[in-house]
Amino acid sequence: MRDRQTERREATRLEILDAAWALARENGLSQITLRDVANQVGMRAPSLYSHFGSKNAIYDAMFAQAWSEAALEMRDVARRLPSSPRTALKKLARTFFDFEVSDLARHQLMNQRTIPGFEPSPAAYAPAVQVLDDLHEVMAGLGVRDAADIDLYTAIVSGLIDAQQANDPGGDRWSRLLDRAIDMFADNVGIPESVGRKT
Amino acid sequence: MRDRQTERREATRLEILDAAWALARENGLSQITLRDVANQVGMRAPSLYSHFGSKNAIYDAMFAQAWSEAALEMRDVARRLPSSPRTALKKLARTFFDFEVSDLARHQLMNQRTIPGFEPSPAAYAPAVQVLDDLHEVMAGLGVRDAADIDLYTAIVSGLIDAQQANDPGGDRWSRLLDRAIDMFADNVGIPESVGRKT
DNA sequence: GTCTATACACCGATAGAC
DNA sequence: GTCTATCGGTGTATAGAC
Repeated sequence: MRDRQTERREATRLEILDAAWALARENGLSQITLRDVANQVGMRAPSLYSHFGSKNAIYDAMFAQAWSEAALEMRDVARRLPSSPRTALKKLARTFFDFEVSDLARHQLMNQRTIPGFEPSPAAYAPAVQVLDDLHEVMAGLGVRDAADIDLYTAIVSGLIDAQQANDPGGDRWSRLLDRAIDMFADNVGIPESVGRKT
Repeated sequence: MRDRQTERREATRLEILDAAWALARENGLSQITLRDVANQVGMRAPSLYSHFGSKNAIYDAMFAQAWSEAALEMRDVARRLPSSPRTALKKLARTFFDFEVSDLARHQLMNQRTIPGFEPSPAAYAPAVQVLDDLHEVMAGLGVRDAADIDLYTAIVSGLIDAQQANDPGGDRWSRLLDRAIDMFADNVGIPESVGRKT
């Protein structure tokens, strides 16, 4: 039987998180204050402590949300990858790249330590590990099995993401280099070319 | 004639900055408080305002210091580069990589936006631009003249730096991949191999 | 010119009444 | 659960001592 009490509580939690996301996108991730969040959901600041143990606990839940979203999106793409390994590598990279670049606040929370005292809890970190585990599995299917190769792949992709966000937000100066970078990587690990010749 | 007044003032400024660096390395970049910094140099917090207009002005001066150091070190290396372009590329990348990885607090200040309200001033940003301008010049001498190529190069190197700092601080999991990544890049832009064959 | 004492507004967090 | 009241701590402005 449904537990209306629990449902209501969960709804309030989500309402608080939505308010926090909205404020993060508007004023910056670290500029969120408990008073602002509470005000946005019609509460006083101390009332938030009935739902989250601390401000960092709110960041923690947001962190888990963000990586869970990413896990869903990456799995969805992984299920319908193009047959060419090289094109598949590009599709994977492009999906993650666009996901990260489309939300600056979310990207900062997921990948940078921009909040002074915040360290994600093991529970919140789990979906991030999930994304990486999935990547290893998919990459193995594409012929990339060495862990060092995947370390290189992730460093390249996130290097381009960080450069794009930091130096040309809203533009495409590094976004344009992504396919070329993946070709470069594919050449290095010996993945055969898909169709035609590389430039 | 020497201006003892100005000399004393400059010495005090450097003393304050040294204290700030020490506290940043000890407790984290964003954890330094004006009261702690002041205490370390034998002052009260408000006295710092005789030397810096705000806390962010201290970060600003530290930012300029860090990138000036980097500019010096990179120029020093650039003056005595190995003759092989490929080896020279590796030497440049390795120098910057080691410089960044050797000081976490400095790396955060230079390359990440880990301080909430802080944005470097144009004056403090100048040495960072200098480093990039120098890189363009050196790279041109090595046969890399396309700006997009250099964008790719910097994204790869800083991607590896960030991964090393974030996921394996003190280790070498991504450090080991640097030479390989540069070879991969050199292959892509058509720089001939130095000696022997790539693996 | 430097430094101090004081004060202010804001923050995250806690205690206790209802 | 939510409130009011309040705490210790922060960056910072200002008045004034030396």
